[in-house]
Amino acid sequence: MPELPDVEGFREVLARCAQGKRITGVEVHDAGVLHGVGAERLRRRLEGRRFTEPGRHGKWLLARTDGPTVLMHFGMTGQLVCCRATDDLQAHDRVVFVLGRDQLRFRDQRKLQGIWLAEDPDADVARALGDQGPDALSMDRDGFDELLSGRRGRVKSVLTDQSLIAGLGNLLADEILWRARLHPARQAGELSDDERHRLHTEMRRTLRSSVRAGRVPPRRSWLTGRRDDADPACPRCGGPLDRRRVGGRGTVWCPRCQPDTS
DNA sequence: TTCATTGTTGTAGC
DNA sequence: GGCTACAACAATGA
Repeated sequence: MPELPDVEGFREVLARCAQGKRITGVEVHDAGVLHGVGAERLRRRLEGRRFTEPGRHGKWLLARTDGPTVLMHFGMTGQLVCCRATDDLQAHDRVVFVLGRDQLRFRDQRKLQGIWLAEDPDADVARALGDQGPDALSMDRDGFDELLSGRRGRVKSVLTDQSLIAGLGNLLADEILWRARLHPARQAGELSDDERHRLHTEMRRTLRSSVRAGRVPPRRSWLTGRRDDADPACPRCGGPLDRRRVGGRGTVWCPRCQPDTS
């Protein structure tokens, strides 16, 4: 499920596969992923353009061209893949950007999000991303303190609220809280200076490792590597992990390492 | 058939 | 109005 590290990986795929290349065709195999733009207009606006350096904000990918910018959000199951024109079309290849012999494919099983066209690469992008908080990778300690202080909501809800901080999803939030030894239902504003500092440090560490791996790595030494086990055990203390809904989301934590002090 | 999955959106309530 | 919590929705598989 694409979170910041996955989308950063897709950005690299685009940079490697498509940057500098001319768009010779746009094949829309399922217009259901298009938002606010039809297949015909998407094609007309993009054909003949070249992809330039791609950007990312939170979970959004900015596929820039020397004309409009294509905004992509991958929902739960989306991905961006680099193919040869001769590669078989997959069942869930919804939109194909043809670049001569190469192709950039927006592949998505469940069409929960999709593709937007920002005709004006400044104003339209700013409008589309206007409700997004700062990118999680750019959040420094002061900004993080400000984010959490005075908030009554649960710390997990704050971490996954894209309008407050952009890029963290369910898996990352659980992983970061586990590493920082903080219970996900703690009130954000009641964390001590030390706890906030730990959370910020672990957020950066977890993000860095995950970006390197292209995803939140499901290693056995990470919480993520255990959460699908039948009787998951904490990689750190070996105790049984707890699993319950927090803020409406499936949440996994270690009751021993992450005591609920609220 | 129902539930669970995730991120987003709309809304109710404080 | 700002903030918080929660239900609903998208599509699909178990």
